[in-house]
Amino acid sequence: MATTSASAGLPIPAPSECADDTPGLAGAISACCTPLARTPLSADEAEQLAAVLKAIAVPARLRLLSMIYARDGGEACVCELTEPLGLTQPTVSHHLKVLVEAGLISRDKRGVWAYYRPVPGAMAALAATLTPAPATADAA
Amino acid sequence: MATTSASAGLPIPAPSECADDTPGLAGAISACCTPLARTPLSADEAEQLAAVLKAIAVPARLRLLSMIYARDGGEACVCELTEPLGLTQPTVSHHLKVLVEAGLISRDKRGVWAYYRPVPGAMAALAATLTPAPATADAA
DNA sequence: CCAGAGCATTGACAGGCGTCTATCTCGTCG
DNA sequence: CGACGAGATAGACGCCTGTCAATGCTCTGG
Repeated sequence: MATTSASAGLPIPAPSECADDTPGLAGAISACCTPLARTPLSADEAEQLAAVLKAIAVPARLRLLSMIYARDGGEACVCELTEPLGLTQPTVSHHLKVLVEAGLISRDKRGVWAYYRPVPGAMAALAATLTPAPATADAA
Repeated sequence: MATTSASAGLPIPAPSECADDTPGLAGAISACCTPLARTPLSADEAEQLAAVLKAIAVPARLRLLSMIYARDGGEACVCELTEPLGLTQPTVSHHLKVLVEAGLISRDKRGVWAYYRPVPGAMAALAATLTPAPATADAA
């Protein structure tokens, strides 16, 4: 089940010197303080990062993510995402839930419609984690 | 099976204006010209990017990757990677093969030992693909 | 030429997960 | 107040894949 709930990017063991421009859970993506290419990941760190990566390592979810991110206002309801994907509504809803639990998007229910929005620094934090040499000018 | 061979990051449909500093298959990681957050991914693009992400969306492979990247010379043989992971040698060999097919690392067999090295721009290209706004300072 | 070691490959098993159909909840409208 | 519609949930099915034990291949050393 996907009932693993919010076990993806939130329960960081030690959010030491994080928090600069990555707001909320975005910086807590298990990334942030885990450059991946600087020091060997521990089993726990690897598992948390893998959880977030698993969330986006699915074609359907990647397309959902890109659709939401490509939105100008950043808002997209399920009905708008179902058709271009060619998947059923429950399936899309399931994928969106996984992305929400991974901390990549956020749900905003307005009336009958549910609008999904990208979490500001989420993808940036994830990308920074995968970047070999972040931005430190002392790397090379 | 992992017999999908080199179907991961190589067969890009249209490598239009790529190639700047991402050498070889690194830039061809299906990433490069696919910012993910700018325009909705096509089914084909999503599938290729997902293939690369799947390769690293596994704790064991993330740790292998980080171990190899953390190496100074960047060379690491299988025997060096097996013990700290707690996995059997065939399993490690399998994971390494997946990473090689994804274009993230490269194999260099010297005599009896097989040394694995990170592909220079691979992770950077992947990270760039996931970055919402590459370098535009209009984000926050 | 033979023995040994390091890796890769094969086959098999188990768990996870993406997808669907069916159903439920809840907010809206007549 | 009753009916409709959008979205979420539950349960089930099937494929994919991470893992291991066993084996084969290739190169080194004597």
